[in-house]
Amino acid sequence: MKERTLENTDADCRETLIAFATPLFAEKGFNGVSVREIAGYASVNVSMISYYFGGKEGLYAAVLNEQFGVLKRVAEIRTMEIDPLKKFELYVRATVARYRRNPYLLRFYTSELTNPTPCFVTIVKPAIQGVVKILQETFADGLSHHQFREGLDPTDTALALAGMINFYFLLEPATGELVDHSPERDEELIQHIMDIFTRGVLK
Amino acid sequence: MKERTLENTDADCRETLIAFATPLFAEKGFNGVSVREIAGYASVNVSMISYYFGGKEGLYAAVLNEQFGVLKRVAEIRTMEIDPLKKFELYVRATVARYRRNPYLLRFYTSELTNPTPCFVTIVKPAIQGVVKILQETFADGLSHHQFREGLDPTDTALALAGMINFYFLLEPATGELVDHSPERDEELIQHIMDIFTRGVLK
DNA sequence: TAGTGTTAAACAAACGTTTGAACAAGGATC
DNA sequence: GATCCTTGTTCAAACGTTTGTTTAACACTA
Repeated sequence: MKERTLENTDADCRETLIAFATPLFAEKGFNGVSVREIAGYASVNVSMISYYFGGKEGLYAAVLNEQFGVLKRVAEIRTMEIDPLKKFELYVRATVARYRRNPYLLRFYTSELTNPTPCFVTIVKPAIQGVVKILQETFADGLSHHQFREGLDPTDTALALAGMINFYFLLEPATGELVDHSPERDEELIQHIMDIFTRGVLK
Repeated sequence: MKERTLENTDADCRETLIAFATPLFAEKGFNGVSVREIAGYASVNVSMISYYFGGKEGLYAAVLNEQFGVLKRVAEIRTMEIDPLKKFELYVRATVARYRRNPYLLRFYTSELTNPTPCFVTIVKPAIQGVVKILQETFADGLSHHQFREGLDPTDTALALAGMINFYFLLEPATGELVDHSPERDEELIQHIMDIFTRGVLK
């Protein structure tokens, strides 16, 4: 039996594998990494992957589950009793914070969108649809209160807002030298996007 | 020597390989497809890939070169003598048309952004930077003519517009049931995005 | 004959997974 | 307290496939 100190100093094999597999899967994609590479970085025997996760796909699924778990918190916006516009701002702020806190999430996000694995249907797609539905709903709410201009489609508008903020982070590898992507500028970016969006949709 | 009819009915090995490799690379990623799979679909011997392209990477580079070649035409907007806002609309329309005409471009686009191959630096990054620069420049032009509100950062605004239109297509695999992505709705989408953007940036 | 295109077969290397032995710890039995 | 057995964990080694690439022979044209 493995001992478990209070500080959790013992290298818990399961969690070590997830920790080392995450950046590797994120940067090279599922097929770009070998189980030996992961095990090597984690200083763990290769067979541990099959032992704990039933195989490479199982480890990948575990990584993705951990990554997309944070997206469920977007649902908290739904129940809040605040202005729809404030909800959108909250979403934008939460998105920025999410990407800063977890630099690999967006990679899994887009990697699964473009080259889906079996995990796409079970993990990624439901997570994305959840977010889109909330944004749609929020805009429809504002529309019914005559807060936004009529004629605007809730879906198009929701995707437009999500696109502005997500695309900024997605393009970072290509525009790193052209654009200042430092976290210090995040606040400016958020206000910028909310500024354009607000003027764009308000009555 | 291979014979070459006027109708080009003979299966030109080089172009056949590119034609069959394109959807495969796009849907599964560089590491998700094997050379045997490509050769099988193309009904061509495996060794032809090394013979014509020097290897798998060479074939992939040829595919990417063909795909990203169309992005160079964005530069045509630069020289036009029209309103900056009209230039933005032209960019949005051209982008939609580009994705409709070539359903694989966006996949290579984002696949290279998230899991870059050696082609990213040589092909993808320059192409993306070229587009971003033109959008930046266009907005700065409008700013200097006091057409747009002051205080708006040209880069953030350019990326915001690009994000709105690109993200819509990127999310299609996940929101297919939630959103109508049919080409018939393209015109509505374009006007929608331009509507939000125009009101968002205009003085 | 020389040169180009195409083929099936073979190449070493890497792939994900499985194996069986070894090990350490906890509880039960004497 | 010493012994045994069970259970969970780890290991090096080997498994059979598949990987990308190369080879040598062949067909055809100029």
